[in-house]
Amino acid sequence: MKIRFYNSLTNQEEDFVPLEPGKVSMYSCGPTVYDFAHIGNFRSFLFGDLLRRFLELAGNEVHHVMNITDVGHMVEGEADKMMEAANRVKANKKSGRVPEGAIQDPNDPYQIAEYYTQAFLQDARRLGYKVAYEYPQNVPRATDHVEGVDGMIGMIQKLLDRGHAYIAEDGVVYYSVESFPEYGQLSGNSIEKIKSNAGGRVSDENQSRKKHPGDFMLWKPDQNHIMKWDSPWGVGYPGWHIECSVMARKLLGRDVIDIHTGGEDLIFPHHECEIAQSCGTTGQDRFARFWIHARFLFVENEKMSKSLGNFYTARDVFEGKVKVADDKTGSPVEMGKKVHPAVLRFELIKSHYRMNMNFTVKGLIDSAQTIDRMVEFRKSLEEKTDGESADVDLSHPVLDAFALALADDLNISGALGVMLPWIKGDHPDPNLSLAVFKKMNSVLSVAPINEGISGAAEEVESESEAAELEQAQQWANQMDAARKDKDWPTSDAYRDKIHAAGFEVQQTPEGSKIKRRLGV
RNA sequence: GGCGUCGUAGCCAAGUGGCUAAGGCAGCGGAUUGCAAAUCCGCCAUCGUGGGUUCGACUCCCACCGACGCCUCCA
Repeated sequence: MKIRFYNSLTNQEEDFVPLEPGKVSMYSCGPTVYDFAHIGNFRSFLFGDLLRRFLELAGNEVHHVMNITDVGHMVEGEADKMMEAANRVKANKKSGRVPEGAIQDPNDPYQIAEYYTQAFLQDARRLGYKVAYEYPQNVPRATDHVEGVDGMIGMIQKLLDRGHAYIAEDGVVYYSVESFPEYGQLSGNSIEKIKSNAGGRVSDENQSRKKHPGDFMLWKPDQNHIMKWDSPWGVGYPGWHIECSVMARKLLGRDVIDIHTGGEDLIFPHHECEIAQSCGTTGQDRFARFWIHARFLFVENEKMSKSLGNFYTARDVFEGKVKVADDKTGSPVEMGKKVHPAVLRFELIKSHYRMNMNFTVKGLIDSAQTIDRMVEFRKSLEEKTDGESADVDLSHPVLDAFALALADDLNISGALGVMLPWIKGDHPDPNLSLAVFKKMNSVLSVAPINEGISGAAEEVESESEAAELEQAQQWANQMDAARKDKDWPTSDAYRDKIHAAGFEVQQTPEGSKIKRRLGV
């Protein structure tokens, strides 16, 4: 199968063939753990997951690594991220958003990072993000890779030795972009253009110490920083970009990796700097052979931002905190209905990664509908087959068409255009159909959400959820009794109750059946 | 200003130099139903604008309009 991806490095689609046949090395930029991850983060992460799962479907063994950025980096004119988080945690503890006792000491950045790391992993796992199940071996934390010759300090030293870095008069270690003529290739910049400092966000005072305005920090000596390590250049902390160069090389075990993913905003400066550092260290002309970037997510056609009130974390969505216009007043109110993780996952992966996706309540409703259909389909096949599926490979025409669509720059719409009508069609051989469905679901991972993840816990209903189900089923039984007596008003009353409790009721020859709504 | 991505029905969205422009949602009509839900059947677009190339373009080229991103916080 010919696989093609759009490579940001060359701005064109290219044939993808891993360096080592059948084995793909892939690195994704992960979250900075100073707050709960939002749906925009997950759009980018889940795109990486989809990519990885597709490559696996295509017969590759994928070594996927994603970092956790738990170092607070100073931003000029702004508070350090971890400091910011500390202040927020203190406020949130009062409001109950961060549970009492979750973080003993909000002034300890390691505790804050740990808390948000665990929260992230939990969200990611609920969303079927495969690499999150491989923590910690494939999900390294930046703070674990600062020291040592194969750590950030080692790489910075190597860059100094090789003449790609220098120590400025204020003791800060900078990367010298002029030592790396390819700097700017990824983002379409050139060292000349960067010199003009078009963005104008960096103060003159800071610029004056650098040899070139584009030079970026590798190590900053700072005794007062909230997180600090000893180094040959004094006690301080590393620059933001160096961690990815180090961890990609260290964990993937190679100087040139196949794929590097991230959000489009990371192209410049983050990924540009990673390339400069990695190539500067290894002497190779490439760091990642393919750079694949996901576009931004919008919410109801607007950029997601806290000030617009449309900023949602994954858990906000799970908990039904997405806002909808109130029927009467038109002002935004929380929709109040829980959203199943599979629905959110599907919503975030169902549009092409290189298109801006627009997150909407209507989209969630659509997704819930689609997932529901898939779940029902699978259930009916499993009932017919006792869960026994046949063996199937990509030579099956439906799977072939499905995979072929994805092989074309991850054309998910095309793939769904194969899958959904197929589900609707006839299935004379349920064992075979089940096998086909499972293969498709190993990529989509929505019905159920943990397809192909060994050791992933089955979704367990909590006690209160089980009680709700029990209650709803009792109403359904009473509904049946009323229907038997043709007592329609009573029957309808029970149906309303069932709906209000978040369930669907279906009339079947064996009586009314209860099904939990997926949400929305 | 520079570098990119994109513009297909009410919404999401695939695709092709020429047969009927996928698929999903919503909507409409029908079957079914006590009424609904679910299900099933059917209906529902000429592809941002203006030029050009061509026997023929929505698909190729040019211009314009519009949306969005990046140009040292950001997935």
